[in-house]
Amino acid sequence: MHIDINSCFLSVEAVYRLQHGETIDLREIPCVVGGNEDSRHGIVLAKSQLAKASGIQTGEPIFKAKQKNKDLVVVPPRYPLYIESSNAMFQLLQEYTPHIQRFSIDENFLSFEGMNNHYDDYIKLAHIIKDRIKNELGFTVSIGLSNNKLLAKMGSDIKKPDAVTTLFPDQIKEKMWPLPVEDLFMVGRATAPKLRNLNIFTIGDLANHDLSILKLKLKSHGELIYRYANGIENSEVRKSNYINMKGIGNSTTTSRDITDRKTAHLVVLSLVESVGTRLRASGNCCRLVSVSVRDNNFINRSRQCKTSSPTDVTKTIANIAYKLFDELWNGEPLRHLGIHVSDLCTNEMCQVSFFDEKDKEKQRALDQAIDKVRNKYGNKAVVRSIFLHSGIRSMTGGIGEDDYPLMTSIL
DNA sequence: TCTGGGGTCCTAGGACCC
DNA sequence: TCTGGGGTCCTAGGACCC
Repeated sequence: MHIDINSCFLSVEAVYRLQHGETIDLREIPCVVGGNEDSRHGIVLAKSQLAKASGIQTGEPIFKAKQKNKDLVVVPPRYPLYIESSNAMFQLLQEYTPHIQRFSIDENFLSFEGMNNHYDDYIKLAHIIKDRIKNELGFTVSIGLSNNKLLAKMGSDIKKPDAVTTLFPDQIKEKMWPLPVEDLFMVGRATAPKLRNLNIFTIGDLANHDLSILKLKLKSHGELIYRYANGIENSEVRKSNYINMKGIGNSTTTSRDITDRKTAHLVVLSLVESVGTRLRASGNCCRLVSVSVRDNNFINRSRQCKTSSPTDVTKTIANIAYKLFDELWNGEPLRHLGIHVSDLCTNEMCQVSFFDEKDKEKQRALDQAIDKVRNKYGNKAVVRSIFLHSGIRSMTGGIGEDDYPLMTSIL
């Protein structure tokens, strides 16, 4: 089963407001949840059906959405609230199977492999789950059923909102092949035009195309989407956890362009504080640090380097990040900065290098002590003095008090 | 008042090894 | 009348997902 909350942020926002005395249901007016335009975060994060009917799309700038519908209501996001709802749904789902993969804040895969003694009618079960979520949590979901994750996911997309849809292999031809090819998972805005050039317009066209031509034009991605179009996919429903996490990153669009090195370094440090804290919380060290920038012409550039030995020390990561930033920046005004650490390994045993800072263990102890205090009293309980009166937050990144539930973009 | 932030994976080119 | 062919590792950039 693939379970997807319909217009997650907007639905949760609507339910919360109704519960707190508001009389208007945001789901029944043209409405979007959108970021703050003054701080240059002004994009559509979720939309109501009536907003969708005006042609408004997720990810587009708020000002464009307003042009499409003069009566559009824009409400700001409250991420901690959406995470709470996501957790509440996850808790409910756990009553039905232990095999759940949280795929994103609003999507879950449920496996019932080996549980046929418990359930005899899975369509009935899907309806029970769907109705319980609606009654107990207040928002609607769409559920797709099949014998692999790809088909279940494609199935949940076919009918929305508040629906259960099966998409078994013998239903592919009738239910999936007529759909436009860009509806297929992993066919995005770069792949769709390439497929149109090959006269591929529907998922069925793709499924029946010559595989060797697809491989020639689209490399391994061509083979992947060919298999998906034919419903071939066999990945496991796997619990998300820190062990198979590949990297940790935080990035931010600043409310005004950055034009001086000092401010840039402060933002870098603020991002490293978040990344470092999350890295240590995950029980990992990293061996690769990368810095990315976006200039005011929206050109992205990045620079990365290996660390001399695995590290989870904020100060060490920050020093590497400063160096990378200085090599990367040629003085153009910047609107966006990002820090990413990867090539992770467990921090239980750390290979020591001759070239490590001699106070590495002291630094690690310091970080752990600060983490503990921040955990108990909040992130602002310990702040580097360099941030005081700087106008820059001491920790940047993340979307709320808690971490996002782990998610991934691959099946 | 123009354009977010969290991820994973793939590819191409170059350095370096024997 | 010029410079191979295996391999691995590193780096930068881009595709895709929600």
